[in-house]
Parts: sequence; structure tokens; C-alpha cells
Amino acid sequence: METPKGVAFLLSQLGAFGAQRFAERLRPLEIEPRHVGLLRMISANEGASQQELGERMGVVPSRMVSFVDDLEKRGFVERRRNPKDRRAYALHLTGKGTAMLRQAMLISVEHDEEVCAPLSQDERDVLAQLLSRLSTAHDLIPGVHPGYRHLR
Amino acid sequence: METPKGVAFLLSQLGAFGAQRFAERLRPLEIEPRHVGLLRMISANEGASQQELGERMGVVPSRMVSFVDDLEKRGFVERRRNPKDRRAYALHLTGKGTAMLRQAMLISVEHDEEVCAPLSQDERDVLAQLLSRLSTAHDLIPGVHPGYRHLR
DNA sequence: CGAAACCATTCGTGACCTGAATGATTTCTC
DNA sequence: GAGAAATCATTCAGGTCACGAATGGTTTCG
Repeated sequence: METPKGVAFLLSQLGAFGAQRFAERLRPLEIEPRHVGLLRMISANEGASQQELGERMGVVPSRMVSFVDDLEKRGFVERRRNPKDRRAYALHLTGKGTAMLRQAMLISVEHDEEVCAPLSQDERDVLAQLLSRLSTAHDLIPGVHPGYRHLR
Repeated sequence: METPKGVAFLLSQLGAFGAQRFAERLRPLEIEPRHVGLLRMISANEGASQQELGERMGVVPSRMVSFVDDLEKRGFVERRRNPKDRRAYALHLTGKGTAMLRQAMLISVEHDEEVCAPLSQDERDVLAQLLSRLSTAHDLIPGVHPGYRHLR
């Protein structure tokens, strides 16, 4: 049996490699990739409820609780009461949260640079374009990582 | 904060998506992607010991035990005694194991076809070539998925 | 106004991984 | 060669983590 050289395997292999590498880069900030994703999500949807965000990310409500707990304990996120609906929270980034997100974005750019280092600029453009097309063709939501949901 | 459009994120996103999709396709066979990887590994290194394979795959010995247990329970793998070193086993695929691997490889090809469907043949070739270069440049071992090792 | 739906949360369960300890066997060292 | 050290497979206790069901407070529907 020959070893698979298919695109799908390479994508999964490189994707997992990159994710691990990214997690390493984040370690000094004491934050994990998934928390960065959640910070971005909150930043892009200020004031949304936990379940609204959870739905977009494919995360079950009970999991969102501890998820947001992590960020709140570190002072990155505030759970404000929503006066329109006192059942739901309105999630907001704090100043610290925004700063942390900015930090993480910088690391993200460095990381991207490292991953693409073996390619020329032209090749990176071609690759980015092909991957974008695959991503949209398969209905993946920009900026939302499928790894959040373990089952569905 | 704008949503990331970097290559690294797209790789991780598409890789995770593909992995989930592949797992779904495998479900009817009642086997998981990691087991397929192990079957391939054994097939490519007939007679190797558990720890030899574990080392190549980045899997810790204690985990290899239950890992191989799964495959042995299903009758896909045999633990033969190695006469040269009676501490170690010599792992071998059974006929059933070979058949299952063949099945899985077929599904793998179908899966690859699905993932690449949005691209023309030329584009697939370009993509495959770029991904291969990234993979080798980052010292990823062909056919070995980094997801096996959770820590190192 | 009462019933049904909805948000966040807690908690028990199960899956899974890890690292340390164990027993059998081999290799190293003097 | 004999004892010490390393090696292979295994077991087991502990920790993490995700999920679904159940709960309490709140809103909406009929």
C-alpha cells in the first residue's frame, strides 16, 4: 500500500501541524487557539449572547459557559446584562481583551509567515486563492474553525 | 478586527473540515481515521514492534497498546512473537486487515475527489505540488498525521 | 394569565490521554 | 558469565474535556 499523496491528506497534515505550531507560539501569552477564536468572535459581534456565538461556532451552550468563563476569569471579557432580555448576557471585550486579541493577531501573522516561508510570494498568492475557493465552495464560514465542534 | 485570511488558517480550517468529513465516510466501516493510519503504518512496516511504530507516529507506548488492541479485537492485526526478541511483538496485518485497508484507501480516494471537486485538474495539480513542498519543507513525514501526538 | 420556548448554568457520565509502576526479557559492563 | 541497566509491553490511577439532561429564571405565545 503506497502512502497517500492526495490533497485531502496533505491539507489535514499541514493543518494539524500548523495548528500545533500556532498553539506553541501562543503559549507565552498563556492562551490557546480556541480562545483566540472566541475573542475574535466576540470582537466581531459585540453584545451578542453566548448562544448566538455558540451557534455560529458550532459550540454547544453548556460548553460555551466554561469557554467564556476562561476568558472572563482572565479579565478579557465582560458578561453584561442585556436590558432587552435579562435571560441572556451581552458579551463585550474589555480593554485587556482587545489588547490580547491584538497580540494574538500579531502572532498569527508571524505564524502565517513561517508556514509560507518555503514559498515565493507568487506561490503564496496562488495557494491562498486556491484554498479560499475550496473553503467557500465547501461552505466553511470565514474565520470559523470546524475543530470547535467535536460532534454534531 | 478583520477575519484572518491567511494561508495557515485556511489550511487548518480545510484540514479539520476534511478530517471530519473523512471520519464520516469511514463510519459505515466502523473504523476511524487514526486506525486507518495505523493499518497503513503496519502494512508499510510488517513485523515491526509497537514501539517502533509508535516512535514513527509520535504515539506514546501506553497508548499504542489500546490502539493495537482495537485492531486486534476486530481481527485486522496479529501480535506475533518475535523470536529474535521475545519482549517485543511483531505486528502483522491479517487478510481481513488488508481487505479493510484496501476499503479505506478506496474511500480515501473518493474523499480526495470530493475535497478537490471545486477545482479543475490543473488547479489540483498545482495545489498538490505546493502542499507537498510545504509538507517536506516543514519536515512532515509522508503519510504520518501530526494529530496522533497530543503532546511531545 | 398559563403554557411553551429560551438563556445560562450545573452536574454526572463517558471518552480519552498520560506518566508512573510492573514483569519479562535482553544487552551492557566488568 | 553474573549482576546492573535498559528495553518492550502492559496496567492502572489521575486528569482533562466534551456532551446531554435537568434546573431556575425570564420572555413570548395563545
